[in-house]
Amino acid sequence: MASPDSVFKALADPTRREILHLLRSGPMPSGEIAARFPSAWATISRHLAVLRDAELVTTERNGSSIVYELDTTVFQEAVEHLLNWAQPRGSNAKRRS
Amino acid sequence: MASPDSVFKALADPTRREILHLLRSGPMPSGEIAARFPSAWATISRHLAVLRDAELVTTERNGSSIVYELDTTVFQEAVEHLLNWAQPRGSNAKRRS
DNA sequence: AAGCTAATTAGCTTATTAGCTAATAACCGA
DNA sequence: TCGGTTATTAGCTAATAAGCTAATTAGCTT
Repeated sequence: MASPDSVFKALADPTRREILHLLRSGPMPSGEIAARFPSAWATISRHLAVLRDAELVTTERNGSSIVYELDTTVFQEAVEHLLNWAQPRGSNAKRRS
Repeated sequence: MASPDSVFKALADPTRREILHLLRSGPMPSGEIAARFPSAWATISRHLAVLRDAELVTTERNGSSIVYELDTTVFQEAVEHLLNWAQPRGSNAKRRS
């Protein structure tokens, strides 16, 4: 599993958060993602590598293109863990109904 | 309200996450927090300023010391928002019972 | 294999940030 | 108000990371 550090670091950059946001609509090849951003393709490619390293996205080769997909499993696990982790000890913070 | 960017940036540093973790046990003055870490007091003080800027902690002066307290309200709001935000569109991801 | 497209990696520059020490500010007690 | 304690801010250095262009890798087509 990816380290918490890599996940938080990955989320710290606004461009990477936008990429994740974009991928909500479904899997998308690298080039198509890059086309939606003002930055150079190489720059986006590196952002994608960071997201992949943090296991926030998965990749799959499809012919000549490489398709990126949002991995919400890891993402949600991280968030759940985070929620629990931040709970002040002995506090009875209200629980979601 | 603090920008999402400032919150994620604040969480990206492991020392700052440790500080938040430490504050789960209750409010604590700056000096006492600094004493628990190998870094210089000034360094911790700056980390605290970042956390304060992101509104992840609140401060209150108590005589000669300044007491830091975890602000879980903002924290949880951010996480809730994040959870919702990451949901793939049209997916019906399982809901917590 | 040659040529084309898709994508990543390498190498560089610039900006940000964590760390330090020293200086400054705020408060308290004698 | 002087000295001591508590904390932050200033100024610097070193490391990290984002951005670019150019080079490289991988796959497809003819």
